[in-house]
Amino acid sequence: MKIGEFSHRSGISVRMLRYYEQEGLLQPNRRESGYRDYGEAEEQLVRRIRMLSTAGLKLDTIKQLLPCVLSDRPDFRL
DNA sequence: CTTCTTACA
DNA sequence: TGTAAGGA
Repeated sequence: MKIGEFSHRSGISVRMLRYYEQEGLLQPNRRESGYRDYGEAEEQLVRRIRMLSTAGLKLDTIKQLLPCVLSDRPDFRL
């Protein structure tokens, strides 16, 4: 789906969606048109990013601990 | 009209 | 984070 619909369903502004990508938190595929293409992967990932963000964590911090929160089951094998 | 990027408030 | 500009 395009960024507009994804923004609506995720509740995150288009601005922030592009910013998240800029920060390396999201890597949506690009279409030949150059448009970002969002799917299931981004769907779940954004939910976790949103939770951590709501928890008061800075984007920078979220970026760092994303690897241990990527799975649906917390991965504490650090 | 929607999206893209860069840049400014 | 929002909005403006210029182009596709």
